[in-house]
Amino acid sequence: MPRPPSPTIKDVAARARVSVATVTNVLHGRCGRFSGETEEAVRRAIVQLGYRPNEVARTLVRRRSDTLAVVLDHLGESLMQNPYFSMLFDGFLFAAIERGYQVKTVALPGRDMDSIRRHTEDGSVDGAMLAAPKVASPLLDWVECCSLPCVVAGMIPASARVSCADVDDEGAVHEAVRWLVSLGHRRIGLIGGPPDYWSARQREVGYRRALRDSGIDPPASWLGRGDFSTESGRRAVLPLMAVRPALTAVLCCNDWMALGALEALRRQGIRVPDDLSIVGFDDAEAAHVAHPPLTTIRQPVREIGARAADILIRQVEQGCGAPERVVFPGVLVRRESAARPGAR
Amino acid sequence: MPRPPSPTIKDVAARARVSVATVTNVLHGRCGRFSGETEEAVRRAIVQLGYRPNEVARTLVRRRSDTLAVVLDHLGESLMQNPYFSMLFDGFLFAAIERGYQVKTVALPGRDMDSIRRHTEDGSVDGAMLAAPKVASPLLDWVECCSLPCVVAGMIPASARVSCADVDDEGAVHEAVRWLVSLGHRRIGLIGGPPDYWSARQREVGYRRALRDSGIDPPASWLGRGDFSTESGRRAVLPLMAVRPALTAVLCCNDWMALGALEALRRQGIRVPDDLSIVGFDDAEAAHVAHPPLTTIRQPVREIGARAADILIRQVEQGCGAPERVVFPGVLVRRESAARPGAR
DNA sequence: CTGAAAGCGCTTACAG
DNA sequence: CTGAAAGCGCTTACAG
Repeated sequence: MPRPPSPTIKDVAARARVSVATVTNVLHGRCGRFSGETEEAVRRAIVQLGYRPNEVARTLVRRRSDTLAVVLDHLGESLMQNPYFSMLFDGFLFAAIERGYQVKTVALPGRDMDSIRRHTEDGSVDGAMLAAPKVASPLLDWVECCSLPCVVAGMIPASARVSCADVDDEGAVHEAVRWLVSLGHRRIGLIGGPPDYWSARQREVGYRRALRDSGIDPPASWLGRGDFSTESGRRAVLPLMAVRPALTAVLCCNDWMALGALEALRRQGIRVPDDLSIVGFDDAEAAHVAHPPLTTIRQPVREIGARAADILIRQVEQGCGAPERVVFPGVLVRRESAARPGAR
Repeated sequence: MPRPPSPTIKDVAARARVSVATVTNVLHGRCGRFSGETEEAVRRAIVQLGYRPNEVARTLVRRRSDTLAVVLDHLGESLMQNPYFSMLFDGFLFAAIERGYQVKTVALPGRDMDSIRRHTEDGSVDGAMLAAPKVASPLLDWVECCSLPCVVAGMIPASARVSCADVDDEGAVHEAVRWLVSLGHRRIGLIGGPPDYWSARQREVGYRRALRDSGIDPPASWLGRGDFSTESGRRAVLPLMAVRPALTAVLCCNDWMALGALEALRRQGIRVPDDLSIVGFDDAEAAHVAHPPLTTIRQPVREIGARAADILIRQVEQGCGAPERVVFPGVLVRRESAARPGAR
């Protein structure tokens, strides 16, 4: 059911008694290509008709849509519901709009690669950002052979030819664990995330490396695993509490699991940080209203999204060129949930 | 910098030795408009060339983009950073994609209405959802005169001609306050939200109506105000604690402010719910890991977004027709932060 | 069953 | 300074 016809450039030209070429010229302010009178007449016609250029037609001929795609591979598990994705999106959106680009969101229902390609490599977008794809996502192969400029945000692809922006998950966790060790902790557990997430994997790598650097070899019983949800943190911390001799600290691979753990510990009468130190990851809004306020690792998610937009726009505007890979450091935010073992 | 040319329908036609009309026909499976052999040849050419239809050209001629716009009027105050918006977006996105629509996000940098119109009424989208506009947003006038099907989500516009989907803010708060009264509370305070938000306004209206229905006339000292942030909740609760005789309950217009209030109260040694009951609004993820777990009003944000998409798509596909206005009820979720006054 | 032609609403050389 | 014409990549009657 097509919409009612709106005035076109032809209507404007007719009304102003000029050619359509002249209308485009004044529309785009090509200096010296029309007289003052002509311009006046055209502008009047535009206002009278309420003319608005059809961007679809412009896109067709310019071969540029001034639109960027955000590609998600998580549809069906509530992408935006995860604050991480919405922050990433927010940063990207903000930066893109500021530079005159529109943003289209593309997600694959199921895992239909072809539908992704149909909605990106179809002339409708100038470039695409892959938002935190899982480690085995088919989208990672796609970005390499894609006919569009692409950037990956929220993970660091193996291929150095792919541009990306992310936080240094491994380094940040390494630093946090080393800090715990410096406080006197030796028996440090981990609640890991889903292994198909890049970030979960890297954080675990950082944890292991830090312990190794401290001459500690964590047995399997020190390692729990959750799915990044509060509930999973609640569940995963229970077996860790049974470890003997007792753990003195647990690093959780995101704040929601840490919050769940905090709640489970409270119920069991285990005091944080007196009996057990807890560290999270993300510095979510909820982390600093937690009880006790959560020590965590902050990552600049909005900046990562914004930077991804910058990288992408540069590629679009300057032709692809060399890939750009940006890795932000994480920042340890010390609050009250972690302290020296047996502090009080 | 235009992209390298990709094969067009002409290339396919040439390779398959048929006309472009025939190519479209097989592409869209118009039955009986080509022989089996022809189809075979065309499909082979498509695969060999890696042909992918240009959606921009299709949009131009069909006058349908199969794309919906989400219009935000909050850019610059981190729209997506607010979980409410990301949930709304998520619900909308999910429903739209499921029905074969793409989603483009449009936000006004500054408050430039003209840029909004340039990016919606330009042939690039078939309809638009306004995401929780503020009460005095110029976008509300726009939806009424807009040449596109529109729907408003997260607020209920005054004009009955505008389709919308929202929660019954007023009714939900009314019910919650009446429930507090039924528990024995009489001195009930409020931490309101920013008055330019529809939801904040309506919740306050519900609060006042409920007290009036209970024969209570709240003095100004019972009313605090915040900006929906944790920090503002922390601040706004302090003066309320000084009210004498003391308040026995405070309803906060969202969960973040309630969480901030909880923290401030804990610091002052005021026990919740023993000394003071606290009720929030939204049922954010953080509400049930709060200490104590927060009694709050749940609103179906994703459903509101999804329903908005349904309404919009119906309008797009069936021609505008009668406006549709959907109001979901809020649900009181009773946890531990609210109880009878002086309960324990 | 198949194709030639017109047209969607713009922009871009090119000629005057 | 201005306009006629070709073209972007499709779809849609229409004729055969």
